[in-house]
Amino acid sequence: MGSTPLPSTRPTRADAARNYDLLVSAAREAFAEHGTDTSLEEIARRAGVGIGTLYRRFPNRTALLEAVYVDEIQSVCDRAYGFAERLEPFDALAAWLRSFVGYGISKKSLAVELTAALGKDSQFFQSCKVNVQEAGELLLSKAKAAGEVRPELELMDIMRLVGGITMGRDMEPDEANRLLDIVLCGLRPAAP
Amino acid sequence: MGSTPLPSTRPTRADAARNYDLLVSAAREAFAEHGTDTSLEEIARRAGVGIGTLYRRFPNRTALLEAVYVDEIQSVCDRAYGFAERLEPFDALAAWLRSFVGYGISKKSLAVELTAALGKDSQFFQSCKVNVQEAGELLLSKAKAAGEVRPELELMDIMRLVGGITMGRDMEPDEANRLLDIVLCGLRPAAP
DNA sequence: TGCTAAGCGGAGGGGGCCTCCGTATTGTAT
DNA sequence: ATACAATACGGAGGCCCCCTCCGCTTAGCA
Repeated sequence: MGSTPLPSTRPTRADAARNYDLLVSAAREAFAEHGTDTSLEEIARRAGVGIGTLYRRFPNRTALLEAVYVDEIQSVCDRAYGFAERLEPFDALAAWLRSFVGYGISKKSLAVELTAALGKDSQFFQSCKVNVQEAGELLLSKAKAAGEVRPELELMDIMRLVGGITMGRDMEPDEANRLLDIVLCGLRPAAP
Repeated sequence: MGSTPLPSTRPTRADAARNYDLLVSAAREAFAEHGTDTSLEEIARRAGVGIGTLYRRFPNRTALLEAVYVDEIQSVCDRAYGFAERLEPFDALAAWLRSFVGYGISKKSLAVELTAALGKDSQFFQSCKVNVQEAGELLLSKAKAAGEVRPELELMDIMRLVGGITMGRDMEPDEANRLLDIVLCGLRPAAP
């Protein structure tokens, strides 16, 4: 009905961009210190920004998590390719899963959100899943080709299982590694 | 200082006992319908009881969980002995773990609380842990003796891993069973 | 029937989630 | 330099939850 006022989308306002960064930084710190269930009001307070501003930018906690962790999740995926180059097939897969577990522990409850999200349909998590899948599938298929992983296993099952490891709270790193070792044994083909 | 008025502890009053039962029933239903994070006020409402009454009886959510699930947890433990009698060592262990997973799925988030509690120090959960440990250890040691499980594995690690399976939300039963199969393979000794 | 320990229930303080809208700021057009 | 939208800000307020505290009620003994 009304005339489309300006077809060209205006660039983000300077103050908006500044506050966005402040919020993501504050959230990153707060999540690291107190876990991902820090109250959003606390985060707004830390960022020196009104709660309204936070909610305008990030409609819910998940949106904020996405912004905070997008880089790190990407880096987890990227690591897969390094392992694929430098290590033998099974070792590469094992190393990647181990780094996945280690990451999950250090970031506390992120792994919970993440693993739960492997079956969700948020925009972001979808594309995240694609990345993880691509990286993991590379490692898995190599390991299968080398005859070191049973061919019928599905990547997503493995990921879910590994993700579950970090979900029990307060997992010690060596504890988690023991659990992962059991899983890794479970991947190998039965003796002929 | 004052005279101990009545050394004999009076029996619980009838209304108190009645309300206790009402609360546990209401909680059981509510937990089944909406998961264990149903608000306690909602539960009191369902029970037709004041919130104060709930809190006097159950100082926190965990206490209520305990009351609701004590029977069922016991029955999970008991099942172990049945399996031990009727099945071959490894199959008995597998069956028990499978029933554990199945139980966890049906009761939604109870498994989360439970598995987390395997490393906690609440009175109740301690004794629960003892029961689980006793039952599980029986099955595990038989399976080890039969040479079907690697001897260095610890029950608690296995339980934690299996518990993790149900933690990802919305796990389909057959999905969960696939994950459990991986774990079960991981228990077996490597080929000689 | 009377009395008191035991039990009841809900108001209220603290806090988190999220929305809404009056006010302030930015950047562009004149 | 100035005016004026478009954009963004921020916090009050509604709603819900957790949990505590204490004046009122009731069961059950004597």
